[in-house]
Amino acid sequence: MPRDVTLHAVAAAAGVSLATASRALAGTGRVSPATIETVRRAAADLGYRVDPIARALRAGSSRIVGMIVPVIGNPFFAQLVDAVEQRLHEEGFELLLADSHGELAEEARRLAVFGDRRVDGILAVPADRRRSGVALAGAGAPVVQVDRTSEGSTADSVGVDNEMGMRLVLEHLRERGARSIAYVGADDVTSNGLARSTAFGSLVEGMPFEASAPIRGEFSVATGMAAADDILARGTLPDAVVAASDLIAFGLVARLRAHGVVVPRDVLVTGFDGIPFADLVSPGLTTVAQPLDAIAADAIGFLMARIRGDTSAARRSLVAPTLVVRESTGPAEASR
Amino acid sequence: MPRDVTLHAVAAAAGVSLATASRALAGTGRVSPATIETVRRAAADLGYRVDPIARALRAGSSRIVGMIVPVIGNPFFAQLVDAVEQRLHEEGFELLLADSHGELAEEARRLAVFGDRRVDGILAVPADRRRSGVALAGAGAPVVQVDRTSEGSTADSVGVDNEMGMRLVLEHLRERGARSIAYVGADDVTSNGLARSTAFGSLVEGMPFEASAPIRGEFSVATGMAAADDILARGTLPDAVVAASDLIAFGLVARLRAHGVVVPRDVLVTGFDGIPFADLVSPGLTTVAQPLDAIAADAIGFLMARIRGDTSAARRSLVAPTLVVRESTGPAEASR
DNA sequence: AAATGTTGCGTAAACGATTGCACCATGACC
DNA sequence: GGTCATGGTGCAATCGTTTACGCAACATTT
Repeated sequence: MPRDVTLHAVAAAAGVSLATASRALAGTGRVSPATIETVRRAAADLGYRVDPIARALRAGSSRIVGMIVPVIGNPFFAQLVDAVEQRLHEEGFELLLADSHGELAEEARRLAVFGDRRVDGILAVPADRRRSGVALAGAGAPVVQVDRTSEGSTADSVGVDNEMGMRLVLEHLRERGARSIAYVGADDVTSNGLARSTAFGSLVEGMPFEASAPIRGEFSVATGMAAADDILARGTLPDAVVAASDLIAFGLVARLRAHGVVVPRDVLVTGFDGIPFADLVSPGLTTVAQPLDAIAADAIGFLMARIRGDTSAARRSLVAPTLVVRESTGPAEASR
Repeated sequence: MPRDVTLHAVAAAAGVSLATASRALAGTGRVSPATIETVRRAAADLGYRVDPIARALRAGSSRIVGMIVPVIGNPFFAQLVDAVEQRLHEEGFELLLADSHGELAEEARRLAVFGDRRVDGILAVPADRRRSGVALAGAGAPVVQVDRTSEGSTADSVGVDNEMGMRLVLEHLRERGARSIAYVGADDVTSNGLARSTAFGSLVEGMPFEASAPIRGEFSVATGMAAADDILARGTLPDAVVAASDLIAFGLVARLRAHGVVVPRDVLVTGFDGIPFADLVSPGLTTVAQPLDAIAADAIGFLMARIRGDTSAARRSLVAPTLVVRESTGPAEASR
């Protein structure tokens, strides 16, 4: 079905050539103000809308940004996509969304499609800390890594300051009087899994804590549940358990409760991410809140700069998180 | 930047014309098996990938499906998008995601862009029960309404059987011995807000319940909280509160707890939707679980049929939900 | 006053595919 | 043996833009 009102029609109505009409609307090249006005009016009268497909074919730019996340069903990524979509739309871009399900092959395939589709830019949450780089580079469009990074990649990246987050958590737990601490995190496949674990490990060194062997799994509820079983099997409970994500903490708390262990009375628990549910569960979860709006803003900012042709060295934005204190680390009111 | 390997290159390598190469790869028209094989091999050798943009411009089909949801940050829609994305990808389509933020104007604008982009189909969660229809029709591509419907629209639709869901809830509450019931739902702006309220209203008629005036707001945690205040202000608590969504129920339970009211000891609470967190909160939420995979499958099925040219009368799929019983309607183990 | 530069606009060639039409064989049929 | 359907292929138009290039008209310089 051919389009009804094309640039051709506008040009005819305005009494100018196709080229002039194009230039008038795009604001490129030399066109007299009077002509611009005439063309603009003709376009408005006819209800002309530029065909993004034809434009993309000719100009090589689609005004689409592709985003790939490990799993959109995870509320953290859903929130992230929400923040990104909004800003992207303000910039006049559409969002092509892909889900890698955490698999490298799928990730590579989806990124290749982004390339085929000539997306102008890509926002990627790399599935694998070490092996996502090649795929990222291969897509052709500028890439910004969000939330996680891939070591091989030279692309810009935006993420939370994991060490600062861990520091906030540990200082808070120290104030609350915790002595023995257990850590439940994710494996080293993702950059955040690694970074949070190492941050915990090195910070805890210089503090008056007694840390038991870390438990590692995935950023999931299931990992939290399994960790709870593990901790219960040890016989004695630690004073506090530090989880590397809110989902882990949820699983942890739920399973502990199922075994009669009450948080925070018997053990303190902290999360990481600050997803909206953290304040709905009981007890409310003390957690490191990520400023998703700031992360989205930085990511879009970086990407837009690259799209505009910026070829300077790779940038990295480490966004500062905040600690949100709730009941899971002590009585709601009683701040010591 | 011109593409490296085009159909032109493939044709040259295979020693055939552009037209034959196109037909051989697309499988359209008459091409000898031998030629097809030659072209296929040449394409594979060169690593040829069809340019979706050029194809879209010429053929009018983009192999993109647009989806518009009220807010992707809502975990219910995030789960829905997750299910849809997966199936869509299996069918060889990409997903263009838009967020209407529940606003009609935004919805219309985004749908218009879908039209411009020549998406092959649209999955829409209408923002407004009565006024989303026009925008839906205007986009040009076939539309399937998911989760909610718009009365004016003649498009296919897929959604949960709200009446059945309410029936499951009410029968369960009757078995649990509840006599007085309060309902907290959403306003009539969305089809689900209306349908669940009317289903509750008419079902409760024929059952031995004493229902107080329904409370109506949005499908949000905030509405649940406000409703809790409202109910508490009435002086006497009902035996049970039926919420029209899990988010409402979460807000309800959290606020009740803040005022010292314990669920289920003091009052039973049920939700609707079956989002993943319903079993993580304490008490676990008894809720009507929507089979999102089935909903996604039906929606994609309908849409693919339309894309293939099916022009039969509008279809409607009412998917049967299931009741998931948890602690919020009684002691975990003790089934009466 | 000739040479030069600037401004405003049109012509036409891309971008990379799909597809209607024409064409040439080949075999079947009367 | 001529006509005709049919299978296989190529030519060229087309989708709706953007943009390199050319050209006329006018302004500016020496």
